[in-house]
Amino acid sequence: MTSRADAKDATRRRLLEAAGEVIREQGAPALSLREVARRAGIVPSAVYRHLASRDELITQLVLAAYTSLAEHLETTVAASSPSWRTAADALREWTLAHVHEFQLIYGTPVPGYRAPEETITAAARVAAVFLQVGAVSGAPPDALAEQLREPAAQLGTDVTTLARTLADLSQLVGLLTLELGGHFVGTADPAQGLWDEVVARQAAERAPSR
Amino acid sequence: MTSRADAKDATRRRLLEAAGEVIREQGAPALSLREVARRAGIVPSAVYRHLASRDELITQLVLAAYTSLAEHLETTVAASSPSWRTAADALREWTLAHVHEFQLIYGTPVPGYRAPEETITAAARVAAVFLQVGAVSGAPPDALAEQLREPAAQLGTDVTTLARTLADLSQLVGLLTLELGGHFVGTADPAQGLWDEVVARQAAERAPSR
DNA sequence: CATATGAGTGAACACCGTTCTCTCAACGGA
DNA sequence: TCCGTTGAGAGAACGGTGTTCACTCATATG
Repeated sequence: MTSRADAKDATRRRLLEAAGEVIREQGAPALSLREVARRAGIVPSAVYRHLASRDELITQLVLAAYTSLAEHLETTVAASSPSWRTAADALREWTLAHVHEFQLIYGTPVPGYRAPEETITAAARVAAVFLQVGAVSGAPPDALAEQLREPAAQLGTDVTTLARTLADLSQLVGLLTLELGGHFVGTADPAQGLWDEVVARQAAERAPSR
Repeated sequence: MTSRADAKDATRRRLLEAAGEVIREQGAPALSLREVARRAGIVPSAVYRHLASRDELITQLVLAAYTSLAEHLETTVAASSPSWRTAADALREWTLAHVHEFQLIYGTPVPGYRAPEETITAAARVAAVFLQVGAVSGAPPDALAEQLREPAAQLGTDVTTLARTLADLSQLVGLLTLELGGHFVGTADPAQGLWDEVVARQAAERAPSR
């Protein structure tokens, strides 16, 4: 028995799938609500029966991108050794295969768009993978340690590992951002070699967990 | 004697200034050619007497942003000690004061926009500052060294310094990108403490040039 | 069976980038 | 000095966008 509610859910799903296609093909800024409606076989105004606005559509896609990345990291790490190198390379692999989704997450926020609460928890799932594969010793400066004490406890790690993980993850995201943005053209493009060198240095500072 | 050519140049300058204002206030994605025309006291179609398209307008703004950043770095480094820390902190200072311009350079490329040749040379000027303040010793892996040999020679530096500078700069850009994107909310936001720790570590690996 | 609900429609609004034709003031040459 | 050329700007129009609103009408429910 297909109820009306089921039909509505199906349409909503079709909308999100169509939007996902557009993003994958052309990137987020080119995403048009009317184009999505067209692909879903619906008139533009009908989209508003399922989504409050274009912003909510984008929010859903951001969440989907986070989930996709987190799952890729989790399964890759689970399938091989839980090392920093494995996680880092999985990040690069996913990014190169999902350029537009990477930029949707880590690139410039869309015009009027402001990330809602939900996306923060989704982002935490990505960070969690890296936190688990790379404990590090030593101690950050007092001010930073103070700031990170509570977050570290909440994430089940220590301030040193948290600080280093955030720092190293920033470097990985920065490398990918600059590579995708064409900033290495003329120097380290393609950036695989630079990536490998950076990841090797990051891994060397961690306990060999394999 | 104000010739017609002078008047044209003045109008073009007014257009670019208006566009700069919009970017500063609302960011690049919100930049509308019609709004720029309005602020310049001109009808939209007249803009095309001065610019080929919205893309060229954006290209001009990208170049202006690179120039602004490069000049800030150069004057700051020249005014105080030419150390890595000075350059890095100048980068952060400029970024926090010019958020939208930073994202224009390092964020997601605008929809159909593709960076032309000119921007690459403008970007090199920024990198040059960092290359000059932080020589580093050691040697990168063979493959990377091979790839960077020619670019390094062209930039008047060695492969080791180039590799490390690109890697460290990526980390700085990554930190700023994540901070501006709200990715540190709940952990290291505001990110000044994390920034200081990262820069200190980067500086420690360089020859004390002060 | 009557009624209320709500997914989908189509027209409209104000915005966008871009193209076209037109005007008309300023310029250079005769 | 006149006169033809040039080119900056105007204005209308095209097809695109996000969003709102009154409407239909099949479905689910009392």
